[in-house]
Amino acid sequence: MERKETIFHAATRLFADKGYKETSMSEVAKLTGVAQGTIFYHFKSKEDLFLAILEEFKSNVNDEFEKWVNNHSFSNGLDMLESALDFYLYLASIMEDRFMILYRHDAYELALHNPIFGQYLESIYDHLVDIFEKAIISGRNDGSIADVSPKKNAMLIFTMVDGLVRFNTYKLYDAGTLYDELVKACRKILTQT
Amino acid sequence: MERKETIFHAATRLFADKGYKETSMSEVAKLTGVAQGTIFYHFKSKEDLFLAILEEFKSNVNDEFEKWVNNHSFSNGLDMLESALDFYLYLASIMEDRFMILYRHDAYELALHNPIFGQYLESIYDHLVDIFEKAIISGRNDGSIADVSPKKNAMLIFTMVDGLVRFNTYKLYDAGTLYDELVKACRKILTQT
DNA sequence: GTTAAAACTGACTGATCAATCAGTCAAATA
DNA sequence: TATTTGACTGATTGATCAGTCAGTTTTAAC
Repeated sequence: MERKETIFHAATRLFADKGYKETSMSEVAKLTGVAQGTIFYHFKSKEDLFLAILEEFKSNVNDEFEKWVNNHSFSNGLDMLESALDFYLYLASIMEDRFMILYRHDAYELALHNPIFGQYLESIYDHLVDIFEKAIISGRNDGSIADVSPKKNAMLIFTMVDGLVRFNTYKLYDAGTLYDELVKACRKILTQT
Repeated sequence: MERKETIFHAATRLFADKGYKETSMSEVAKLTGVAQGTIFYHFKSKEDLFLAILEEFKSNVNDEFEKWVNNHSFSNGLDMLESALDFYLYLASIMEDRFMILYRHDAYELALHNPIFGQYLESIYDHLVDIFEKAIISGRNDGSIADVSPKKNAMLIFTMVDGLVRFNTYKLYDAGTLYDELVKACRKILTQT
């Protein structure tokens, strides 16, 4: 692995675990096994390093979403929605550190001064909510989902599955046992008018 | 207002707006209009000041919950749950700054070294989820709510209303129009088996 | 083998921070 | 009036931080 890549991963881990402000560049250097100066050779500033991490996250969410749509077929919209719930949990598990960064306020803070952070954040959230919205629209068309607002219900479902991921991340509750109840709840919400 | 109280409120505002780490004690002093040293006369450290804020928040949630239970009567459990949704949104609006502090990671970070932070956080969250659980149990007894798991569904409903508050706080979506859909969703979830 | 560019180093700088402390001051008490 | 006490001040301290830079090492091209 390239030095730059190693620095990138070490920083991702530390920003996720400790937060942006709480992580010093010397810690990143120490964890990577390089001198402090090396980091600034590859990334022009601490903020630049963070931006690179967020950009890669955005791209990964994009790519994974494409892969999911292309490699799955659904019998109907309701089926697609249940698959989307799985997909969300899968995403959150393979990108656990990036999701933790999303749950922290660091990126929002930086977005106030650097609008590119805002753009990336918006893009990530739009994609995540979109997954459910597309499934609901599809379900309304094929009749597997009742006449409900796609956008609003997508957001409600997003808040539930996202909350479940948070419970899991913060180890506040066994999210596994909550999952079945979540699926049931979604079915109830979407099959009644 | 006492000096100590003024410092307390200035710090609450700053910790909510900028975050704990990002707020310097000299900023708190400046906003309050006192010398830096005065803060350390009243609070032995920055952490101690934050702890005081979180403790007061915990007590306020406690008190407000008591007031709500004592001053309201409900025709049945489902009615109580809908009132609980209102109550949650009311709490989040009158304690907007404290909720923002809850959404930040600062307190969780400090909880790793100082378990009292953990205790306060747990107490706050327990109370917030409890509101919904109590309503569901009551509804199951009076028949207005179907045979569903009180704890799990309380947590799902908590994630939804909490997500709605977050949308509102971060101004990502007009939470007002989402509220009606949330109430409908809760009714669907709780009245079917 | 020579040369040039790219990668890397770590001591250093200036800024910022939480916390300290010797001392001021006004109000309360004797 | 004299003394004590509690509230307050702000210059200072030592630690930590992001970022710099002059110099070294490695790699690649010829």
